[in-house]
Amino acid sequence: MENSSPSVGRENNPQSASPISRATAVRLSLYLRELRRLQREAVAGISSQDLGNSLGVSDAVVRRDLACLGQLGRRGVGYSVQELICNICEIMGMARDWHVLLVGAGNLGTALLRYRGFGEQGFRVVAAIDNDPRRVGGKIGDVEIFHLDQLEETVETRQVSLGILAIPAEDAPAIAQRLATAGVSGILNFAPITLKIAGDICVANVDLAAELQQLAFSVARGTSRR
Amino acid sequence: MENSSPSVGRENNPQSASPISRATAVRLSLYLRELRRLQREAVAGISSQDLGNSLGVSDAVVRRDLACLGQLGRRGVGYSVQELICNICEIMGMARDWHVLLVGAGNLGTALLRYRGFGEQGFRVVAAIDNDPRRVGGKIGDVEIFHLDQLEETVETRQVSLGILAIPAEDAPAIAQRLATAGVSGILNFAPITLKIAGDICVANVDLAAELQQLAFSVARGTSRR
DNA sequence: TAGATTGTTAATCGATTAACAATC
DNA sequence: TAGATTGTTAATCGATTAACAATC
Repeated sequence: MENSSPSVGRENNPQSASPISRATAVRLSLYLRELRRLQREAVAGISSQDLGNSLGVSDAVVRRDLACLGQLGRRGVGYSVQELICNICEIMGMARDWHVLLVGAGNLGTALLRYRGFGEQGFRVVAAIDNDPRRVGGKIGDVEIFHLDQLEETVETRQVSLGILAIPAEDAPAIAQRLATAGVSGILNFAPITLKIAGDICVANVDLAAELQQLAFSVARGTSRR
Repeated sequence: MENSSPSVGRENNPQSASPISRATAVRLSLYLRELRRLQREAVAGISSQDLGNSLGVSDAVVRRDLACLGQLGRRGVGYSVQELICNICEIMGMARDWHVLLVGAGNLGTALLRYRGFGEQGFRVVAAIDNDPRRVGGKIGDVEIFHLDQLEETVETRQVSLGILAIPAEDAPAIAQRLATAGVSGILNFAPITLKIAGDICVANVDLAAELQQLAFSVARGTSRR
């Protein structure tokens, strides 16, 4: 997949100036969240300083990050909220329609299925998978639950490109591999284990216990905030 | 709180060599998770290379990180799993007893209450808070649910030092401030909003939609892994 | 001893900060 | 014009990598 298509039209897009670092990408999500809030409040424009202040980021960093999207700001004026939203969405791949499969409809999985945030960001959870016969065949919200045996089939028929893993750590490696083999290109992993998957696939990890541990460490050190 | 006690006995502890960066602290959580797994499998010792390999971290980084804890390794041999676990727990503040209050017993809150991981890391969820009268007075697992009005009282009587916020974004700022004022020293925030709290308090944010967005970005960019 | 592995250094890489000319 | 704010540079800071002497 790495260099499959000879030239993936970067040259058609003159405004994407510099490549986007991970640190910048993380902040772009933050900006987007705040910009949407501003839009709901009918705010039309904002300066790098104001945007930074509301998120605990310096104005210089905001400008640098936004410069990655092209020359969107107007000197002496600031940025258009609407225009920033469009451009961040575009660059973050939100223009695409992402079909998501949830694997594991236990406590956490159920909570994630009911979580509104994914849909608001444009992700569509198209199905869930579980191995408990009492859950299979049922629905949570309007998402159907299929049996683990139907994983590959579901990925295929529902054109799933992202998987969410909300299953025990011991089951995670095998299921992750099955998702990858079935053609899923990214996994959001809630199982507390480092996945090693053969093939070309992205993994993002969310370890809830580790997050709480980091918080405790900050408190113990008296670091405050972060 | 910053410089309250004149000298907080760093000098009594000759082995803590260098200060611990955030990047290192995050990895220490990872090491701890893996080391506990090794311990369950009765593995007594491990080299920086093997530990790094299992987590996707280079051996040099592992050695550097572990050197922050003191001289724990033996040249030509490696590290003692048991000894590393003890030292990481100590430095991460896990020796302490952390009392945690969950605010918001909705979908996500309930899932977090039932999540085993926190307890396994030594955190004790001592109570939950909600404003829905149908939930108040009930229990989830063996954790009692109190009314929002009893927040301050609960923090006091149960000696809560960490709060978990699983409530809508619009309610989060006010509740976070109440937690801080009541004496909580850290907040794990699941609400998609940047908290600004008066007083000395640590905040760690987990934005589930943003995590999925980062994953989509990686996929869109063809970055693979991370 | 010979092989393995640590602890630590110097070199590299990347990200942030401060500053300011350009310009609305 | 004068005031505000961007886009971008150079300087600083911090983290990672590569290498290797020390030593088990």
